[in-house]
Amino acid sequence: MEEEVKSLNFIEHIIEEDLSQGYSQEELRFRFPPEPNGYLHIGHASSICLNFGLGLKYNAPVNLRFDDTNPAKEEKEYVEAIKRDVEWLGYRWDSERYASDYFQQLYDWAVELIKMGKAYVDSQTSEEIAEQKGTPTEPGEESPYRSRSVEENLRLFEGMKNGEFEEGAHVLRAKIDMKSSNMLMRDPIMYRVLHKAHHRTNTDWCIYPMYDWTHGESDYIEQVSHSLCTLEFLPHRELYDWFLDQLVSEKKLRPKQREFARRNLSHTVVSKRKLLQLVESGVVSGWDDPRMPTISGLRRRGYTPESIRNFADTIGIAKRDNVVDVSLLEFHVREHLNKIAPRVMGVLNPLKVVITNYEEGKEEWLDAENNPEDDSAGNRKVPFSRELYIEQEDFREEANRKFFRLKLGGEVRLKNGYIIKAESCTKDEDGNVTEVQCTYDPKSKSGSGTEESLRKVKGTLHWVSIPHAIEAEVRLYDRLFTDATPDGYKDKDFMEFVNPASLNKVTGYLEPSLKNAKIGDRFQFQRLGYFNVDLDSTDEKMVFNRTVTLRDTWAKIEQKN
RNA sequence: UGGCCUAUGGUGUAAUUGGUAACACAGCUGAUUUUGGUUCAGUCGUUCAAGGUUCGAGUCCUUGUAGGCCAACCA
Repeated sequence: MEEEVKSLNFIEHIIEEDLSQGYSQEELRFRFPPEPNGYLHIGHASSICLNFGLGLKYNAPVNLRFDDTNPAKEEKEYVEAIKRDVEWLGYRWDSERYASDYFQQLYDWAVELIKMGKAYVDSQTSEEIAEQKGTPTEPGEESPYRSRSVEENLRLFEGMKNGEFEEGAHVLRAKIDMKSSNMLMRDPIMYRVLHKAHHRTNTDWCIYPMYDWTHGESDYIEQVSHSLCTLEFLPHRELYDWFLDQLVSEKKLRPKQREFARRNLSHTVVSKRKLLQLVESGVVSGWDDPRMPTISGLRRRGYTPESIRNFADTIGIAKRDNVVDVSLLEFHVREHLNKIAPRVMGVLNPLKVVITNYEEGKEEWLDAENNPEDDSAGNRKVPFSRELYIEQEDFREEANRKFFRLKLGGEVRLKNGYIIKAESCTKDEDGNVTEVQCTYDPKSKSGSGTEESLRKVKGTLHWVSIPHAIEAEVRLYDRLFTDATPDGYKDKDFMEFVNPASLNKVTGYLEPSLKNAKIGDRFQFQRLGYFNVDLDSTDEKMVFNRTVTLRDTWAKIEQKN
């Protein structure tokens, strides 16, 4: 066996470097740290695959840590949704942690910082503080409260904790450098007063630590070796390190933050605000609408965890801006579904075909292969009768020889069935074909081994027997946005690019074997695409989603003309 | 007017750390095919620019250009 040499991404290079410079493999530990204020999306999937993938590669534990320091935005519902999504992707965390587990420790450390003269209580308004902060090009000025005594700071900070003050009355700030070229180092806020119940600590606390004061210290508590985040946190690294400098013990591992560029997917948006806007404006039906780039949306759409993991693996991780084309994601679902999805037949745009020389009232149950890609998939029976549906696009009265499908006087193979010939057709007053009359060759039955059955005809069509067909709602999805980068324009709102035709509900006529399909089951409707049973499906009315179409070279040929 | 990050085919990512620019997708040809699917074979096309160091530069240096990030009591 030839070993495939897998190249390393820059994060793995860093880890390999650390390993060769004295880190032991046992010290490696990672974490995935979502804030439970929304649903996970395809961008998070990349981060999840990165962190958990590293865990698998180095046999290192990975924590799932909820960054729950802002009770105004966070809810238990999101915690549950996030856990479900990470599990669905196929990963197991070593331990489930919450930044809120560390509130007491963080408070104690903050007191230490005050005692060291490295933190102070500021009693200005947020406007005043913002004013003094300066701009990226101008230095800030120091707060008049910056030189409060340790005793007063201690007393005020305790008062904050004990609920003696209104929101906004005081904040705790780190005393660093108001002239730093890094805005984050200009005496960043560590704590604010928030009289809000937290989804886990309830009303135990009325002061809450800020992200910067929480994240690195949480990494330190959990002894995370490599704390990976997106590039916009790069300026935070200096502060991350400064906070760690104040309390790291030499005997313990010191976490390091490293940053990678978030992955952008074309034809969609991923910011929580924009996703929420799509939900609230009714453009989509909810966070798990199959058109949404959320993990729950992709799951409902019929994507497999494997396909998402392979996608994440293929696009890799780097530091430059990027927009990954959705077609790559689609490639990965097709690749996986091609291997696992049973083939069935269903007609979405029906045109009636009558086999005039087929006995009325007769039915035959034909053998059909479940999956040519999987020898163990076996066979099933599909009913054949005198009256069938084929797709409207599969018949033309006349066409050139590039058109392999049914035309008057022409022959075509009905998949798993007989070779038929179109003899005539009837039309309505508008000239639309409403029925095609065909004859069949009784000796051409698929698999019968006769000379006639072995005849080569250019086209093969899927079909369904009208009296046996089951009706179902089929939801056909297109891209949610008509532009590759809907939120990439300064002068245009992303909502302007919403694709008005992103959802098309049709009635499908499906082979009867589908009657037993369960919610979530995935199929290939032959020649049409991959579909799964939607959770709106009931015993009375089945509902299918089209996950993705098949590759369609015919459509490309058509487009050129 | 500041600081920091990034620049490799249409897209995404590599390049044994200075030694033949490659992989996947997309595109295009063709073969196979009872799915215009799959599979197979082939093909197209790349180091932001200008200097410099070097036997040799995608990689190092300088300058420039372009894009991004940084002024929430958000994360």
